[in-house]
Amino acid sequence: MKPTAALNQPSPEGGENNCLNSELWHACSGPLVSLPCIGSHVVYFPQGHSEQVAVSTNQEVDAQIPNHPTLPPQLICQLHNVTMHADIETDEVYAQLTLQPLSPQEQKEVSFLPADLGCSSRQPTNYFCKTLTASDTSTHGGFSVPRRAAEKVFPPLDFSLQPPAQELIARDLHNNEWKFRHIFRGQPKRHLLTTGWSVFVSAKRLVAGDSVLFIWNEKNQLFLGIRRANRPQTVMPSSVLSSDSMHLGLLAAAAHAAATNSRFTIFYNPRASPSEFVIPLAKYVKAVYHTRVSVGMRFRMLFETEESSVRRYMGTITGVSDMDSVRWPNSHWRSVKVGWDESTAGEKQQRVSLWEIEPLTTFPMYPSPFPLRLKRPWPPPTGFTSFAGMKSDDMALN
Amino acid sequence: MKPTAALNQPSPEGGENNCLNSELWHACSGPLVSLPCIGSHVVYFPQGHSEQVAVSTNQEVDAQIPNHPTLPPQLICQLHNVTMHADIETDEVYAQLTLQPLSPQEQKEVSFLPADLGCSSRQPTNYFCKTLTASDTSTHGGFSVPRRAAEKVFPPLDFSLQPPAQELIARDLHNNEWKFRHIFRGQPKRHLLTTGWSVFVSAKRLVAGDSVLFIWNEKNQLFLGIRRANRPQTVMPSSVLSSDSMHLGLLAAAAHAAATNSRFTIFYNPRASPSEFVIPLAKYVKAVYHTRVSVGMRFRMLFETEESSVRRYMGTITGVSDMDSVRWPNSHWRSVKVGWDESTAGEKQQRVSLWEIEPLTTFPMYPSPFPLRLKRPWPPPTGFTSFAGMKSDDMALN
DNA sequence: GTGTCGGCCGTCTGCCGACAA
DNA sequence: TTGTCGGCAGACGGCCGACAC
Repeated sequence: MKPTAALNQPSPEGGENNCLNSELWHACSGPLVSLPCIGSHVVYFPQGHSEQVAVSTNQEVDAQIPNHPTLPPQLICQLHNVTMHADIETDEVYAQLTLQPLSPQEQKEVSFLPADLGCSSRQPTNYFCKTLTASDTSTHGGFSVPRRAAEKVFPPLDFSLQPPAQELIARDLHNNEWKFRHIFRGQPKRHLLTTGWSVFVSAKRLVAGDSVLFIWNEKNQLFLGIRRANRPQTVMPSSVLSSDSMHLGLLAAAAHAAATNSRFTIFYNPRASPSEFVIPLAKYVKAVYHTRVSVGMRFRMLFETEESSVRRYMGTITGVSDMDSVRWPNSHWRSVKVGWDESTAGEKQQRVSLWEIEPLTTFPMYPSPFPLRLKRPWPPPTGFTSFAGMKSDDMALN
Repeated sequence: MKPTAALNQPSPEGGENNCLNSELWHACSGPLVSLPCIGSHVVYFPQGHSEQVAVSTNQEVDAQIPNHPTLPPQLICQLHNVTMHADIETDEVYAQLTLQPLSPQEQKEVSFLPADLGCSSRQPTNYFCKTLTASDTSTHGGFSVPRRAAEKVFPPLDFSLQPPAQELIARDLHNNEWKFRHIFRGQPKRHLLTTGWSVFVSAKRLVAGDSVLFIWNEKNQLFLGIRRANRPQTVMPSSVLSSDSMHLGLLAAAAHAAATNSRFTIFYNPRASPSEFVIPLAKYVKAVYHTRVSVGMRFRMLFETEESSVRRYMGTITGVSDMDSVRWPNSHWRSVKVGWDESTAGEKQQRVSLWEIEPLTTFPMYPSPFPLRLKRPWPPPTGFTSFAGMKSDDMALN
């Protein structure tokens, strides 16, 4: 046990400072992922956190894990810090969030700024993302760059050269440099990355089906990132801590922080987590208190496509109920049971949360000069003390 | 989130059953590591478990982590199950232990069988372990087998062939087959592994300084394992759960199990953990209640050498006190402060536990027809309730 | 007894345009 | 427009004994 091997929590990458390229991080995490603003109010769901841990450890959540007696199904927190990171081994993007549960007094004084709905998570404009072919990853050749992509994001070639060629230098999430020979040749002419490409492929252990993306930012810097295909989870079950202990640990950390109004730290893995479990408070309030849903109602929901773009799937609400009425009664986490229109959507969640869906209503919910004050979608049973006793009638948008 | 990706806790390796080769596991874990017997009584130390988690996550234990109010510094448990495993990625050996804390009533009825001191952890006899040289791991050539090692553990060559050669098939901890061409050639003659060796080196990502070991068992089967050098921890800080949550989780799991007398699961990584934190009850009782230690006393302690053998280091006891008097008062974990004779021992622990050392006394402690009934090494303060209120005078060896 | 090297051959890497989808 | 292939040249992998420590 060498003392020098110890690292401090805030910077798991060690040598890397916190200036990790935000544009690149968001490009890698995908078009649907946004991070709440530092300083804003958010809602944290232990259930959702538990789901992420379950996926990451390849373990189902053991139904025998007791819930922490004092931990409500959601905590309203102030988001003190957000840092973006990438796994050293896999380049998987993740974020570290520092949360501080609000005291009951603070919850009453909370203000809902419209800006809290999310911020600064725009996808970069000058970028492209290509799914690698067998030829791209083979040792036999280089990388075939789609023509429009090359013209949009790579520096222009000097076509007086024969053949036109240049050296590209791109930096990844760890700020490592990668050099490629970019050449325009062949019959018909095409853009290719040759020398340097295979080193990159083997270093990142890319296989056909994985995606690579390039970004050309305003400062004329080139960045590149990777997005691995959803191949069957190779994430090993951790040999550090039992799955049960991990689930207990996240509950204990949140409960302790809530009891003492102190800060706690969580990791959010956008590519692995089934759903966001830290969402802006305003988004939660809008969805839970200002949206009327009922069985049979139609809705749509956004999903990411293979090509890193967005498409809507349609469905029908088939029920509204607790997902886990024993351990998490009165939780809004995945309280909506849904059916999907397309049969190919069979692998989609059968339960979603209110803030994930967009109900198709005949009357406009927003914008409205007066905040709508609707009842909770189903009647709260006695003893309902979540949301710190705040009743829906107390809620108002500033 | 595909349901098929879910695995059950007991077999993290998935396809691998629990018949993992015990001889090979122990050879890889080293000569000092022994696992308590299934069914026996053991003592579990949350502090030690926490140390292992700290090392595995490259994090110091945060002093602000609250201890669980009801969790004593050690739990007497029955060991219900032990399974040996190896990390899929790194081949690092680890064991999964299922523990059940004893009720106060059970603790009073506990019996101390001498056999509980440990069992069946003998090192294999027909084996060798070699630290890899630059030539061994270079792509330029094969593996040079020490002559005595080859003659002892490899099947004999047919020396009528010119040159004498054969194909060796060895299985690793995951039961994967590795084939090597074993040849006896050169001037002077030497044993070499050629074809197949470089595949193994690159697959296991071995570098110079790592060790490889071969075992020839009674059933004439050949096994091989690896032991990586203690290079600076490349174990990434987990992006799954914060270090704080992990420490809270292991405490919560143990506390919950103790409160309900139910089973809990822990992982023991012998190569990573600074010290064993699950030890046979008899070993604990002998060390804590039947050994007299005092400041100034000389002792010796076993350490593993680079060559996978054992050597003794000498030292002097410089103090006996709580390691963490705030969170873990009256714990025997690392209660002994020591100084080491050799200046090169500077990186050794400054604190050890009683059962790790062998005090040099002038009177024989064992064997003795009468159990010695000594006082605790330092007076227990008021409110000392660990070990379930069992006083030292209540202890006796059967 | 064994670690490293020069020599030598064979395989594979990797760049090229051809060709077709 | 771009995925895959055959052709080809050079780099590297990998087997050998020489030699030194």
